[in-house]
Amino acid sequence: MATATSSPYLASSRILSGPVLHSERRSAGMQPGSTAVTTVSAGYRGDPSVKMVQSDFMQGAMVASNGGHMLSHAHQWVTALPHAAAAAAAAAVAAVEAGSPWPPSSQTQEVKRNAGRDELHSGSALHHRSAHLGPHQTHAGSWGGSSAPGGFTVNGMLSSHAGQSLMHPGLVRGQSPELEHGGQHHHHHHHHHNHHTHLHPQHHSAANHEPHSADEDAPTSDDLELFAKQFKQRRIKLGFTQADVGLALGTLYGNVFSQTTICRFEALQLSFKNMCKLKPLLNKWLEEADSTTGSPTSIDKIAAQGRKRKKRTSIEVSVKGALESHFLKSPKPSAQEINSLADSLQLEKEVVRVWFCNRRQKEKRMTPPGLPRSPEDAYSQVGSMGPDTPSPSIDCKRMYSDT
DNA sequence: ATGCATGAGGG
DNA sequence: CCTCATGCATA
Repeated sequence: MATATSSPYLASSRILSGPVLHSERRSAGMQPGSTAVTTVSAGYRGDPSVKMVQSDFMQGAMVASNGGHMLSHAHQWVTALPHAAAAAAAAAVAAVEAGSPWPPSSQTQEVKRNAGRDELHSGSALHHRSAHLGPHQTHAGSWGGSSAPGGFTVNGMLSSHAGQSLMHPGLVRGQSPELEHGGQHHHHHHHHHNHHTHLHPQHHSAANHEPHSADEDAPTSDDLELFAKQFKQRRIKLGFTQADVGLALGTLYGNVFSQTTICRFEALQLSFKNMCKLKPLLNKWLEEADSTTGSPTSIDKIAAQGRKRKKRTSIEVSVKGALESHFLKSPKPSAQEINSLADSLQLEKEVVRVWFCNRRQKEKRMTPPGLPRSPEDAYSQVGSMGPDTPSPSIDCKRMYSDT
């Protein structure tokens, strides 16, 4: 819809009856059976008042708007039912963005990589970016920074038995939480680097600048890769799903994460910087997780309330191909370029723009998609490792609780 | 596991 | 408008 292309999605409360019948000309929108299909669904977006609390819920819970499919008609912005939103929101009065008890040391660090093989992108023919992550936004805004006074940061969870209830890493899954503490490393060439799930709660770290293991200060890509791998393994062995972890993180600190993020972390599909940010949190969860082996608790999930969200437009493969090739030519097309492209592809300009944004982001991830992982590194690393030589544990169990 | 989307934050 | 961190909705 040309009209809506640039206009903010009208905050039309209910559009169920579809009284909004603007002349829906212009192909921009969607033409029945055209390039982009629009899947109907109900969406939700954080409440404007409470930005921090994004409760996530399990996948599989979706609402079918109305019985029929309104494929050919216009509205793609589904408005969720505004009801009972208060509860969750109220609880989490968003203590601003605070709530990050990580080592306050140099978390604001610049994202510099060490030499060596910092960038681990495959030598794919198409990739050739240099290892660097510009000194982008030094944004201290996000959610880091403030101190998190222990025990008060929680955003609306754990309301029930909050008395003395210790924090629990997650839900108890119907599983036998076997504790295997065998080291699990099977990695390729590597130097020494001790990683560990060290358990010191607070640690000292202020102006301290010890070149110790890259753990809290400046993890190397290798560290991250290794950690992610181990993390996933333990998580699975403990019987937690990615969603569980994300949720648990919310109870442990004040940051809830979705399954998506955990998944991406494990797959190293986040930016280097982002990986660094998340690692401490996940690391802590791990500690909690296996220390609390058998914690009988369950966390409640907060219900999500909804606003409006544009429905996901699915782009045809052929169209994707076209976009892809344009991307190769010019990763950052100008507005004009986007316009014409959008026009020729019969897509909304916004969709095209976003596509490029996402495409660029993808390019910046740590691991290029398609990098062979799991099946390899089956060498017995000996000798080269020093004091902390991890034991070679070859475990390749294929037991997924979530996939 | 991923594709498309939203938003904050910085120009 | 872009980048970045994140996530709903999906395949």
